[in-house]
Amino acid sequence: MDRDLELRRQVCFALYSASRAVTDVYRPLLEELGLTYPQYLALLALWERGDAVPTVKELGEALHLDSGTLSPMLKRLEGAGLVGRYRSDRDERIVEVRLTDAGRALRRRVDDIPRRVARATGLSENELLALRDTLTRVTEAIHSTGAHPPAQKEK
Amino acid sequence: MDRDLELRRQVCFALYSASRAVTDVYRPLLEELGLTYPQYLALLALWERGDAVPTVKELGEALHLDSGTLSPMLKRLEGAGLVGRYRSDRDERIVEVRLTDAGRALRRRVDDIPRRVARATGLSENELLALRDTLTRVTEAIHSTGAHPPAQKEK
DNA sequence: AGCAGATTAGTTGTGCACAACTAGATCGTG
DNA sequence: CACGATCTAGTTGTGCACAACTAATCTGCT
Repeated sequence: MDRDLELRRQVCFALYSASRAVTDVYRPLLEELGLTYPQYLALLALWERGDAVPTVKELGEALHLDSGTLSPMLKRLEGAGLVGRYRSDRDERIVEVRLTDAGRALRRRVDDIPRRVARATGLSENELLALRDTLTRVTEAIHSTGAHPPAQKEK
Repeated sequence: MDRDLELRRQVCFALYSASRAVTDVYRPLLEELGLTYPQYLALLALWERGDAVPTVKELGEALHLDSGTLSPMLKRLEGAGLVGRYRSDRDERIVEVRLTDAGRALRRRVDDIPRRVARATGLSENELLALRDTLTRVTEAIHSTGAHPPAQKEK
């Protein structure tokens, strides 16, 4: 009785499994570049900003991550020579994250990765877009219902 | 140029974000029961087996996790009094994982959790089912293409 | 000016995930 | 039977995520 709790019926388990499976596809591709998957996402956020220089906080908002996760990760990217971190002159609480030349150059080497991962999912282009949009709606629905995100807490 | 790398266009980032957002919905609900989200998934796998007693390996296959993750997690569940672990008599390599009475009893307290999480996603029943099936296909496509899973490696 | 409260980044501690490895048990084949 | 290969669970080390906290800075208000 109560078949509602079967593992294979759970959307949450499908989501958890698929997320890890997709990361498994990225892992060997990124390993050649010395990157982990979250580091790759952070670089995507930096690359798409062009010359704009985000703060740790802005990066956290883009990635839905807090400083407890980002600070050590950015230190590792700094250690790898891909980014630099600089205290702002205007406001010394703020740290700006800048790509180094090596960090910018790395972008060329990831060009075909999204395509290769998309192929591995077995989904068509349209299915991928529909999936992405559904997932984005879910994330936004949860974040908007006063959930928790790395933003406001209770006052 | 090369807008293909924009963060918000990536299916992988949508998946990563949605997975963490859904976990955020579970967290406060499970915290009342003293469970983490992966522990909850492990209990789902145990509950649905009824009287059958899975081994660590079988549990790992159900959850797509290896012993490096499961062994410490099962120890914590054992510490919480929810499961017991027993070396098999027939084959001393094997460890069987059995629910305790407390572990079985906990099932009643999670009954309404899936429904509450489903509501938070903002998706209709049909959308949820379609999403689950798409994600399951993705996971299976990746695992079947000789990926990596906690199963065979290269020979 | 002065100070309470807010803001930003960082630190600490816990718990996954995963790779690489170890220890011990079992199996298969000669 | 011997023994190398295989199998199972566990251990170690790295890197996220996240809660809870700290330190330093800034802001608004009086």
